[in-house]
Amino acid sequence: MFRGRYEHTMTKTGRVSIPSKFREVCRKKYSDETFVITNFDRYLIAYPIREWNELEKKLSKISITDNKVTSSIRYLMGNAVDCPVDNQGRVLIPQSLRSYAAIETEVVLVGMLKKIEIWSKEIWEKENGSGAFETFIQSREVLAGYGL
Amino acid sequence: MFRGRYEHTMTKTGRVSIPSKFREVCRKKYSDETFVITNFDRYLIAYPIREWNELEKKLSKISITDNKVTSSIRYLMGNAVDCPVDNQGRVLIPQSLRSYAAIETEVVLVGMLKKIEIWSKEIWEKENGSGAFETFIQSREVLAGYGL
DNA sequence: TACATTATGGCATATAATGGCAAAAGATAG
DNA sequence: CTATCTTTTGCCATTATATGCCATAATGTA
Repeated sequence: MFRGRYEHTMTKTGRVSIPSKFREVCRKKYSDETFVITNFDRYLIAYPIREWNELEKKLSKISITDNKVTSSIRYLMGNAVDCPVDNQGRVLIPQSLRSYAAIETEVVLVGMLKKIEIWSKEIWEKENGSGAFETFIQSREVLAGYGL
Repeated sequence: MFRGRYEHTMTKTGRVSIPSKFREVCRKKYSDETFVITNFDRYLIAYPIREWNELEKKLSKISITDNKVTSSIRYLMGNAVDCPVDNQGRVLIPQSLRSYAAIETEVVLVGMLKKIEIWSKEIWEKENGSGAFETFIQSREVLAGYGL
């Protein structure tokens, strides 16, 4: 699973290096180095393509009669982009996703179990900077139930 | 499956470029680059012809005694047009479909699993613009059941 | 210290998107 | 039935973007 936090810089052309530990997970667990990246709250989420395909398989069975669900699928799918990893271990993050997550040059990559989060450093620091430890302490009881 | 969102512009003659990622799906999965396009809600839907054939097969099994269903099928089928992709990767969208979906020049193409949606940019922004994320969050419990 | 791997910048090339034009096909009016 | 107009189609040209590759700097490792 993905874990750890890395700070990388994006090139002018929008390419970001995937930390080698993450790529190692991809190779070993999924034997495929392609990600599907989509936007979330104020950051991006990158799934190994095989995890994403599982999700799609499930979604494709939902009837299209439910409008609310359809528009959620539209949101999810419409923002998802295939991002293969190149020979230097980088992905190109499309312009639309970059501007959505306000990513200019400095990027924070966070391993989150089955997925990776990609933040602009600025937003990361605002949301996870000083207060993060307090939040962690506060919700520790919840985690305790899971064996922590 | 089709995923991602692309904003393209239509030529004066009514041709729209199909995003190369979509064409790649067509080639790899269906080994055919023809779409069947028809009108749907306030936008158009485009199926790879092989998916469309599947759909027809299912529809043909529905009894014709139900008038309401028959007229829905008539609506869907009556407006369906074969749109082959040309050498530059474009399809010609017939005038009738263009005016139906209020498409003038700016077009939004959305990958939706087995089909593509084609929206006029204006309508897209009204219906899926700012509020989309909130709607998505609201129906997330539903999607959570699918492993998101 | 030497060597391997990782991150990243810079460039050249390939591909994508799309505008323009003209020939071909199809529709319409006289 | 033919002349004219409109729409469709093919093809070329241009621009922007994506991609591949090499070089170098930084980091980790034997």
